[in-house]
Amino acid sequence: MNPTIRDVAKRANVSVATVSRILNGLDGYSDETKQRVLQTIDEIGYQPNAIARSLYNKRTQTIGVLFPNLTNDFSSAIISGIEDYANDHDYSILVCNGMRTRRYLQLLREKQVDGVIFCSYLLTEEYKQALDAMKVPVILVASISDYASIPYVKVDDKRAAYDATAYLIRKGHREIAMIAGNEDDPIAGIPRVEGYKKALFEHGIPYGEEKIVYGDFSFESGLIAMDALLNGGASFTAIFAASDEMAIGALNRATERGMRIPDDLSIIGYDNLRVSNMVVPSLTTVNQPLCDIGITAAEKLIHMMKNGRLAESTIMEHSIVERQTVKSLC
Amino acid sequence: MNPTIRDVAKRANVSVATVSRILNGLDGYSDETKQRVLQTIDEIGYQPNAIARSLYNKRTQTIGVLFPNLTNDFSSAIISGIEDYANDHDYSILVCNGMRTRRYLQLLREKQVDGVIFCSYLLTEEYKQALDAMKVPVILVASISDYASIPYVKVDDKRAAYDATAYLIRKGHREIAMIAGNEDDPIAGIPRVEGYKKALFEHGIPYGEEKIVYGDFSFESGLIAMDALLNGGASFTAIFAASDEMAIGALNRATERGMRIPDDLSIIGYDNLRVSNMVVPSLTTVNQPLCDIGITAAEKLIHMMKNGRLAESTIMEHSIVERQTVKSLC
DNA sequence: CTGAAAGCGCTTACAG
DNA sequence: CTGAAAGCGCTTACAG
Repeated sequence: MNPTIRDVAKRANVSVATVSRILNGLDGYSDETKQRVLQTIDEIGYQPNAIARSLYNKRTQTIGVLFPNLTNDFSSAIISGIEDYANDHDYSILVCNGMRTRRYLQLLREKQVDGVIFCSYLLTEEYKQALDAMKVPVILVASISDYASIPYVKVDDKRAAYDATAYLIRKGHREIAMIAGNEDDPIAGIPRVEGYKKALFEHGIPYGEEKIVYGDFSFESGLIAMDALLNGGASFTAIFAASDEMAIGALNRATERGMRIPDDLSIIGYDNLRVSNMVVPSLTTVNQPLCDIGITAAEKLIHMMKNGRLAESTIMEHSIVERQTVKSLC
Repeated sequence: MNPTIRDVAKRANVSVATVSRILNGLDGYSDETKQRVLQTIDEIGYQPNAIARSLYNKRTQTIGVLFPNLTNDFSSAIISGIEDYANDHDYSILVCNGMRTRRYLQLLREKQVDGVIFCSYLLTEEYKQALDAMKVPVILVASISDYASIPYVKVDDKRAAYDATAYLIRKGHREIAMIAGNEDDPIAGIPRVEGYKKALFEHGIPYGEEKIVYGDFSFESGLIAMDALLNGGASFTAIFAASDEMAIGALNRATERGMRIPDDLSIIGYDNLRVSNMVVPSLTTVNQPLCDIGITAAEKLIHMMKNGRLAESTIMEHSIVERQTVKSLC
């Protein structure tokens, strides 16, 4: 058995209350007692049991973090930001990966996490209720909700898409296709299409339905989307893809089909994943500050846990990262 | 306050012992009592408190997982394998990311995790002692140790490097350079160099020191290594890189310097990260079954936690994934 | 079939 | 400055 606070108390000839006070930096003991207790702790290698402490305190210093999919740069950059900030502030993170959301929510409740970060999920009514029942603060990352009680941290998708499209226009392109995400995705699907359309409109460029193709953000869907675009007969000199993975899929397929990037076709992506800098030619894209998004989410959550007050949502700054896949036509 | 087992007991007119028995599927109650209790639980929305349970049981159903760096495909594929298996077997994972190892180990001990998975770390004497003090099973992933008490799950690095080099030889290459990992890394550095040398030796190809350059497994170091190789004046028709990231770095720099891959130079990588399939041309590489490695590690650990017996180490199968960066000279 | 009680390892009023 | 005691929310012998 690992030694407990009682073992320390006995050996040092004090009460457990005194040991506890010393451990927690409260006062109520002589310096001599303190020294003796500290030495005893060292001698028997005592470590406090956080489970027992949590039971009394009703705080576990643990944050539950949910991702639909961890195996991509996007998620891992965010999670590493969260973990970093949390750890610096004495919280650990319980990671949940995958679509067993209902089950996870119950698990997090049973394990008494102090707060929850929900990443890239659409918050359904059911989840909202489960979260309410837990009575702990929640933050949404890369997602939004209609509930005022749940702040979010994300980039302005519509504006970022607008800026990406406007960037292509500024480079002299007027025939611009788009590889969009899921058509019904209210977070990263629809708003990016809206931003694209708005940029075209404001620059007096007619929008053509044949210039837009939908994927699911994945590399594979970028491959397929590129084929669809090329076979569809639309004419375009540039593509805005709603994710780097799709942009790189498009890059691959276009290259396979004999096109030269950016000479024959310009491509701009979205996310600025590490891989966007590893492909040849390196991908021009929209940067999302993923690590910062994670940090900000953790910061907000911890703030809410500490004062019990609601935090504000935050829109993080995006930016265009110019690399080699966009050719200037001017 | 969330309702407790006492609230259920009172409302259902039974003792907490009975509620507990029903909750845990033990026997000792009439069917009628059971129905009444279950209904009460439902009515007041009772959820058991896992912290209280853990305090008594001395089991938290939690596994600590440590990574030096989470923000890469390698780590995230492994962690997702671990999480998947663990969750299926009623364990959650507490994720630690970064080099604050000592601090993490103490944290995991205080939080009473039931087991630890240590990924891509060299197990120092200090960590070993901390782990011993925790008295819980430990598994090493993508690493080894001299301690019989700590089983590992990994690929045979030397053999995999041998096979990669032999593959190039089989394709007719005789002048083969290597971009190695850290020169002093006993896990992924030295053994891969040994495998490379062994393959050359067994095929009667003289080894030349000028043909080997050391990086640190990162993309950036691959860039630099390629320059070093090209400027060093060694002659070679193929490169074996000890990581996909370095291979892709080499691919980038070679392309920048006007070489055509694989026509002017063949490259084989190591890891089979998702990105290896996204670059153009797609990278021929050594596959490590990362997700399976994670699953196997979790399986072994849970097994050890359940029976208290030591598990055996496992060498996972690697394989060569043929894509487009190696040209046959035969 | 059921309950009272002790105990898991802490923390915090309360009393002295 | 210090300790005895109650309590956090469970589980499990033990007794009936």
